[in-house]
Amino acid sequence: MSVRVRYAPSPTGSPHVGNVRTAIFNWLFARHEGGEFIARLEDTDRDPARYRPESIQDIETSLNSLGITPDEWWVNKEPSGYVQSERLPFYQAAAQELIDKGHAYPCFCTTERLTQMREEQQSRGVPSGYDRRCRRLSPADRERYISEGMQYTVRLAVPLEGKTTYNDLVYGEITFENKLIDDQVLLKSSGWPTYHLAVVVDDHAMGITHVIRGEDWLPSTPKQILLYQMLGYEQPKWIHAPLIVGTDKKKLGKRHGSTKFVEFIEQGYLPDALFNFLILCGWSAGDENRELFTKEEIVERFTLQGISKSAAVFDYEKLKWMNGSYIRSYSTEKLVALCMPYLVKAGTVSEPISSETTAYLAQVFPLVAERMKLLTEAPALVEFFFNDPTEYEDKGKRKWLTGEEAQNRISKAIEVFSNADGEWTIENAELATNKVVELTGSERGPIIHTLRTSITGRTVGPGLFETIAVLGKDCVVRRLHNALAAVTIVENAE
RNA sequence: GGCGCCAUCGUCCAGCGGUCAGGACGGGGGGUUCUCAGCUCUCAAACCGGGGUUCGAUUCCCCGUGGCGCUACCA
Repeated sequence: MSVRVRYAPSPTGSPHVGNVRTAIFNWLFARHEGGEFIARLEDTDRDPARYRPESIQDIETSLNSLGITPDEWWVNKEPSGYVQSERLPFYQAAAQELIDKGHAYPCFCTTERLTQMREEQQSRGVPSGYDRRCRRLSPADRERYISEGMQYTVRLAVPLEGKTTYNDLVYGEITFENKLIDDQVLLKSSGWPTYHLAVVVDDHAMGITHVIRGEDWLPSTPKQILLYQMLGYEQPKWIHAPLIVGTDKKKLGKRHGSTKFVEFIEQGYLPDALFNFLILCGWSAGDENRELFTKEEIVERFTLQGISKSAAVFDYEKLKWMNGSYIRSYSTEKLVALCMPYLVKAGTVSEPISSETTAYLAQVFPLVAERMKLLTEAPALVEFFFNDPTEYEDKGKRKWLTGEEAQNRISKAIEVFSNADGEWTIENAELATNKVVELTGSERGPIIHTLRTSITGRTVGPGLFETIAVLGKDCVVRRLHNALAAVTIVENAE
């Protein structure tokens, strides 16, 4: 049978990277096995404090931008098959079936009683869980309560004896004592299902063969296995993947900084880099000792055996390095296109983008690409290629734009560059600079630094000759004049 | 508290009874050079503790310790 896996996000917020990593694992497994990747919206929690319908957009964006668009989901199919809120009758039917078979029972306990019971159990230090009072109700009482219109939930009648064992394809054989499993609520008093019921009904309905999810779901797996057995469904294979945690080793959350996938995109991270980085959190290609992979290479190598068991600390530094690595691997054309929104937003260029600007950008970007780690850094990096410096970096001004020596260097440079004939190339820029070195009798280093500060306003940046070549003669001469005017003469240099 | 899972450099991973315990990020140092970055070379850095099993344990088993997860009419 062909592999069918799913990603089942809940619209309670924008997906965070741990969640997305699991989606990627599912996608990868489907692709590697030639199966289908499905997404299903688990929107059975209607508590206004948690329900965030607007996060559905982020779910779709995250999946699409990573290039792991599901083969089947509410976007390209009828929502009724892929959105749980449209499938209520199925869960209710399953709950009724369980009641009929004696595997579930109505529970009339109030929230107040439940809360009180839990608090008491905790204060006494005994295991918490439902005391199964309603499970012992006589059929007559049940009938009466229901006919009186009392609100009730439906609970799973967990076997009081025996064990539930399953073989996790990552964690191995895991056993739970049935008597320690809580009589889980399956149907809320509102008639909506809880996760446990809905996930089982739908995974079965959709023919899911492998459940790949975060390790935080591992302890609830026996409840679902029980449901599969009671409903007479064939169980899927279970695969739990290690959590992604913060530096404090705790499950990734708001306090760890950016954790939402879309936030990383906004900050200038590339989907390709994120994809590559994320699969390395909890998976490895084995003894290949490599970490930069194309998506195709990963699909080829992805196996469940490569999934590790221990939680992975999310290393922002390494992600940043990897992002820079991807940026450097991109063609100039691609990189310019990727950076364009940021340049427009910063006002570096304005729309519509002229073909001159595009051509200019194509010359500029090779010079700054290797210094870029985030796309958001582009505007600052290319700033001086578009605008004459209005001020000079403090350190540069003090060191290179101060005193008669500086004045002399810049004057000579103006002379040399404005009289330059022949082609305006990198080679000729260097030759011209050498000429200034000769004329001033200074050393080459200081001349270069003086010129860089004069022309770019900064002490760090791309190679000077390349910069001069791209900027063009008029621009360079103009900036040199400006710099000359900005040189400060001090009587007693400190 | 109960139940479950996990445990190799600071971090991510490799290792699947015998290795100088390997790679990457980060850190240190060198080279390239006009700065920064990049590239490149190089150094430091780890098998949680205790018992077993075995000729031999980082590796297999048990216990301890530690960390994490779950313990809702949330997923």
